[in-house]
Amino acid sequence: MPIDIETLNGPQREAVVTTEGPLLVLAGAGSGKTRVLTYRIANLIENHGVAPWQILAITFTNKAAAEMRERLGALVGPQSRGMWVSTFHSMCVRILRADAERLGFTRNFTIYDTDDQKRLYKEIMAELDVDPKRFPVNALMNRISTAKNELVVPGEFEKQASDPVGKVAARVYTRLQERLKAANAFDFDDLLLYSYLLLKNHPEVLDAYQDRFRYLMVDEYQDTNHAQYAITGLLAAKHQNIMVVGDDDQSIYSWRGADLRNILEFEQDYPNAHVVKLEQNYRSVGNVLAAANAVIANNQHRKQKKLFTAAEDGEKIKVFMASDERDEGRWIAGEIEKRRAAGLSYNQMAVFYRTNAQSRMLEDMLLRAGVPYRIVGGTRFFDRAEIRDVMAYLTLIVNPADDIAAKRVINVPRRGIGKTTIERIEQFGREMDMPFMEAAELAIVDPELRASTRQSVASFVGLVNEARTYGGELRKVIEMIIDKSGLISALQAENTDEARGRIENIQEFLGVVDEFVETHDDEDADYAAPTAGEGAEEAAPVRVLRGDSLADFIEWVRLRTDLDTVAEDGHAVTLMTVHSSKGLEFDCVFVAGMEETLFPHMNSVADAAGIEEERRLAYVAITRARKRLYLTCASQRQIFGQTSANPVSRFIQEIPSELRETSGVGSAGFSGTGWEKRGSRRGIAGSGTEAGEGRVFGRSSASGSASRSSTRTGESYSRPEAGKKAAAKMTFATGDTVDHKTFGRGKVTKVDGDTLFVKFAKTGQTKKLLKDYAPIVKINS
DNA sequence: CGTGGTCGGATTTTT
DNA sequence: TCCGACCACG
Repeated sequence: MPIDIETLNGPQREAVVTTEGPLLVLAGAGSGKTRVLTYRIANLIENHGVAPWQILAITFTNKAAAEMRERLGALVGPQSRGMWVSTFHSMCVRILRADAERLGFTRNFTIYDTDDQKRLYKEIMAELDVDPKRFPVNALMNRISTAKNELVVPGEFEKQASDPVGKVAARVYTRLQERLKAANAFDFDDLLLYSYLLLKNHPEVLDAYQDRFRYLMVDEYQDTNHAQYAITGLLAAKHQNIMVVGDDDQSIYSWRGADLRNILEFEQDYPNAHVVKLEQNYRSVGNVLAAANAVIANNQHRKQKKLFTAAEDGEKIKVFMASDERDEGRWIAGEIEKRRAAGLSYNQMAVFYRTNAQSRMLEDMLLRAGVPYRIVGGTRFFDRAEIRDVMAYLTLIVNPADDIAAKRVINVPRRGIGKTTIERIEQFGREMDMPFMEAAELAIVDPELRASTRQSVASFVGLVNEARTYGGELRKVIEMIIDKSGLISALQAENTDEARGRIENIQEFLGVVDEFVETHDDEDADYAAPTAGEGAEEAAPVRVLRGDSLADFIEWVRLRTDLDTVAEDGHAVTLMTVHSSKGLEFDCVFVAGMEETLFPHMNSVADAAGIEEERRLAYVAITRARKRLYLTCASQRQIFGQTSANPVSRFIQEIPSELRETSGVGSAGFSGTGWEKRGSRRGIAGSGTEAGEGRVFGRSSASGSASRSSTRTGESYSRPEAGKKAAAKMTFATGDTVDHKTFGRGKVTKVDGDTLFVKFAKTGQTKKLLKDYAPIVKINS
């Protein structure tokens, strides 16, 4: 299928035909950047004689890569196969596999994810006698991860570290890298760091890649961290044919090291860069786009741009003020059913939230209303304990040096190998400077250990060694390993529902194996890395991801997320965090929890940069909607078991009031919470509207929508709400019975203005409570 | 060595 | 509230 660039708009076309030299494409949300990207590649191949293998296209998610590959397949046919279209991380794995030896690793290296990493950190901290109370693991991990993303190696890090945490982190970092190397493992950050070092320190390797990849394309450039920036910089240095696509307004991962400067300063990095702005939005209706523009306009640090659309205005943005999170969920369920009744299918609707914790209630309410839904994110399939156990066995078989994997499963299922034995083996390992598995082999003849223990260790070691000799069909091999490990039989013996669930998960895992085998036939094996020293083109290809290799399977799983599995499967509403929603679009979008302290999140409001990122997050959420956008908030909600009341999110206020339509409890429910001052602070923007909106609608719309969704919820909805909500305005008298969220039932013994003295039945204690703040409900009986 | 209890902590998470 | 990490006991 020849490409027809006439179907593109002006700037899109300009980006496609600008094939030489550095090119920055600032692509607003929904402006057709993937189309530009794929067309540009097709143009290079079809009209400029560029060979597919000379093109490198980098994305951030596997899903985006797969999508692009698919679109390219449709555009240029089978020749798209030879092209590297991959994520940064999988590209780095390929690069490292090809030349691992140069860095002192072997090709069988494993990739440590955050969980493995954490275990390793804890071990190191114990080893170095670092107090986890004073220096929390997470703090050290963050610190070191940041360093790696900034390409700061341990030696340098040590020099820079001046504060106490930094000094400790320096020691841990140094040891961490030693341990990782000994385990023949890279963590996610290392994949980037070592790839950079490889390219930087081995000119002949860099040369080979530079010669091979004449054209580079990087998607989501606003999310690149310094390491990624440096890698692309090196790769593009020779030919300068680098195209980066991004949107500074959609940068939402700065907390993971993404550096907005990469995109903001591209023109300084490449002074002759060509810049194209894609500002026409093809996704959303006018009102949605106007709302998005209005919100993001409040950010100071951004490239000026304004999206426009040819689409009609569409519906106003619906704002619903719920009395609490239950009410919110119920209302959303009701609206979903309304849209459904109007002919929209469930999979065209999505509910977003800022934090995963919010999903519980939403799920609950959708469930009650009988709305089918699907959750994206949360606990990932591959993070389940039983799956990780299986993975650890597989990993250990491929990479015997992987101590973390070994220690994870040496006593899983229970073999009677306990802490003392493991420590003993570790001790050996340290003394003899050998991997844990080798030390375990020695322990088999250690007279210090009990005979039964030695027997257990022997069977474990035997099991792993034997598994190493298995060959044949991948699925059979893995089945065999799982069977011999005894994981399933141990679970069967438990005979609980939970264990049965775990067995099911393991079976599902075997389905994943099949999926891998099916999608990675030999044809995929030609995504090879060029080998330095030989002519890049005729170099012996390094095999990548073959369907029959255990090592390849492990790598594939490691670099995979559940997000990749977000298929359009089934008719279900999608629930996910705002972060996960990036890159997706739905006809109808709900954003729940639009309150201060939640969205924007309280941990981000301290500094301007934090707020700006939250705002970009809001912008991302809004721009996912094609036709309808719903923003909901609750006048009070349970957070960590505590009831709290917060004002409406500033991001709602930032949407011009004529674009929105409010219903729900409104100002009534949002007053008396100690936040009234918000009203005046809001000032110009829309303080007048708020009060009016609230009063007009009252509680009516909540009941209206809830009752139509299902009879089961219809019954229960109003009572608890009325009670809780009333608490803020209710008057109490001595002798009243109240129900407190944490203390339970109690009797009011005394009333002093707004202060209540309540004697609780459970504890027998009398507490002083402020009637407008305490999470209490009066029991009328 | 395994288990049950208590205590503390708790955004977001493309890989 | 809920989950997990850690410690004390059987």
